[in-house]
Amino acid sequence: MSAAEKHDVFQAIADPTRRKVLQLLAEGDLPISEITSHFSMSRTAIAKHLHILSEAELVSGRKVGREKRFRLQPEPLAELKQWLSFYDRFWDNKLSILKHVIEKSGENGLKVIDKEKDTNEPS
Amino acid sequence: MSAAEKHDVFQAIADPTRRKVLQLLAEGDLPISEITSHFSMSRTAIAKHLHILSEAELVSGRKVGREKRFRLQPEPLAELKQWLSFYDRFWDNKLSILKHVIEKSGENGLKVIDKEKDTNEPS
DNA sequence: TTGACATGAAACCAAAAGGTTTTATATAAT
DNA sequence: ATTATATAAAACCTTTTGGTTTCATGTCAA
Repeated sequence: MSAAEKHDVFQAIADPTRRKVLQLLAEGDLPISEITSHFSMSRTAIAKHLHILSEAELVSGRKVGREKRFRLQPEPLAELKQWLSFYDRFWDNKLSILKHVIEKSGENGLKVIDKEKDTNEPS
Repeated sequence: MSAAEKHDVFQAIADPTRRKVLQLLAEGDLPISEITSHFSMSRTAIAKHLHILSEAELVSGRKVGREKRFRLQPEPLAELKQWLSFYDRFWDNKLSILKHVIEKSGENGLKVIDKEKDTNEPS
């Protein structure tokens, strides 16, 4: 892991596993082991991802009994949103945006229709 | 660099150098050497960053004479925007957003006021 | 009190990231 | 024709990333 420097939001969301963790926590607080059960990697690996997310302040964990429950903290995404807004004026038309959104959705086969069984990233 | 897998938008913008390159190109098309002049690293390093940005389709380069001019292609940011929009509903109030935006601006000393001399990221 | 559970922490590892230097090639200018 | 410019590509290096395994610790339950 990184020596002294804390991870920022941009780095934190760069990893697909971490994005999926965020998505999981969006549905409610969860302890590490339960988060881990949604992945095919070790609990230790997930714990490290949570640490990185925690450095970026995208999640917070509080100890509750013998488990540590993590909670989504979306506020730092504001920085990302602001960064993005700078580039808004470089779209000459709305169609090019829509085009890319649709193309990316297509790669997932538009699976987001069934929300109950959806384990993918937020569309 | 990565072997076969192409870099996606999330990875592409994770690096601060690449974000600064995007910002530069927002002001207009530039050849590699001119982009390089804004950094304290080798032209080769910048070329690699441009390659990653190119994989993410955030920039495109066309050869013109002996130079290769790069252009900003903001469309893939739509995916990021869409991803972000999923988390909109997790802010219970607008103040928490504003708080974080202000705090992050503060870290740069609110330098974005003078737009001409601004060499920082789009705040 | 004795396990079982949930986590923490350390040591280790392979691969990727982010740089460098060197060498080669195409184009422009004199 | 020669030289300077702009890039490309390869080899190499160090640090970071993303994972593992192992061992230690705290807490709940029987």
